[in-house]
Amino acid sequence: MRSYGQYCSLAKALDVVGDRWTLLIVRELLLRGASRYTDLRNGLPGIATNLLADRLRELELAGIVAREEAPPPIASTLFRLTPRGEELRGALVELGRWGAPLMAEPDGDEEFRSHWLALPVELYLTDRSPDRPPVTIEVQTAGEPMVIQTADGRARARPGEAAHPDAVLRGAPDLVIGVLTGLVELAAARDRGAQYEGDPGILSRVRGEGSVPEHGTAPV
Amino acid sequence: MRSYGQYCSLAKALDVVGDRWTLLIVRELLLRGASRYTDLRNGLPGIATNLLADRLRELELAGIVAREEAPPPIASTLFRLTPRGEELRGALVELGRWGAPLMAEPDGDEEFRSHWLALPVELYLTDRSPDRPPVTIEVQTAGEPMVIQTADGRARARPGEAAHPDAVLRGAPDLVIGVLTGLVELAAARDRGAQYEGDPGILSRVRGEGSVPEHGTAPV
DNA sequence: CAGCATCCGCTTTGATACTG
DNA sequence: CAGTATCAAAGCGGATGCTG
Repeated sequence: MRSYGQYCSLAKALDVVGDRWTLLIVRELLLRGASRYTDLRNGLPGIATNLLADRLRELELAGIVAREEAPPPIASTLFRLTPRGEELRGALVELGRWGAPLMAEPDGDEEFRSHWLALPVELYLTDRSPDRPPVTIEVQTAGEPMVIQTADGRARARPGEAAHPDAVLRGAPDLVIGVLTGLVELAAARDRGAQYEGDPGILSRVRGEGSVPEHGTAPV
Repeated sequence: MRSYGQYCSLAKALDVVGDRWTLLIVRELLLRGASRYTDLRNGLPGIATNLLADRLRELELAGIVAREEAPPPIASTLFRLTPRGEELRGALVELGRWGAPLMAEPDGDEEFRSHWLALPVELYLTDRSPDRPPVTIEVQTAGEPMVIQTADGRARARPGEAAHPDAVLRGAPDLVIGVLTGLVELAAARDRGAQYEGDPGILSRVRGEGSVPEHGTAPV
């Protein structure tokens, strides 16, 4: 990217990560950890492959991404964030928080990847009963399943299945997110095709107090 | 901007404010308040005038900027942030914080505007003695002077001169910022042409505890 | 002068095809 | 799997001109 040529920390940050697709690549690496090129491409629907290669090179040069040749059993190149790259988490989360109200606008033909759930989970879920035994919710909404787990008073999401989940939530992405954040009532989500198995108390335990601010028409 | 087409709050935020120059326009409106077109152009050295017009229209459409016809005595169009636009402050500050270490790299031919000082002031200054009477520092570093003032335990910057400042700081932008954030010692800054008049205690009163993280070579 | 719109050359991006 | 190569389309930068 062409530099703005301004002696201002915001302008200088944008000189480095302000290019199209760049922050979304960082999102992938933040949410999924070290990833292969193909996994990145899969998590970034719409990106042109040459663009991804270009950006990874630039990010490497900027000290944000490190390339790592995995040992023989894996035999693949891995891309991971450097500590400096991890420091982008705050900025990324704040931008995601600002964008959250836009999620209410339903746009049929948008892509979704289930690991993106980790961002709303970080933003809006918590553990209201940190002293009781931890709970696990399995979420099935697109492609691979995700597991939401409480630990240290926080809720975390990771890809995978749970052996004995305390609850299982199935449905379209907007419904799943709506139910988790509390924007959509469980009954309303059920009416629209979502399924929930388990004690509803599990759900209210992880729903945070601050709800997503509204913007335009909320989904129910 | 072309949409990323992803059902993700970060992607949707970037759909709206991810274009080149857009966040810098928001910076101007956040730091200076309602501004005329010409003032915006002046605070955004390097922008093409048609781009500024385009962006302002897009931001207006997105509900981030409002256009306001000022009454007769001023006779000019004013652009200001809507409440939704103000909500970008958090994301902008976090990005600015991430970019702060990049300020250490001296690049001779960068533009600077003194009102940009308000960002590092917000990021790194505080009032360590909120119970004592407030203090005022006048800063002269480029174009118009700025005033840093303590209030409510915080330090704020605004354009203008102070009638009876408790201290006056003069010098090149990187020295002024370095001195304020504590990255550059006063004596070192003086050696490099900066001037400070007043009780050095004033300075240590507003310098925050958390200093700017280093990155590469710090200035002195 | 403030607030744009137009034109033009250059750079960046997107889509697709191809390769070690 | 991890990219390059190619080419068309869109976006950007800079200059200039227009209008109240």
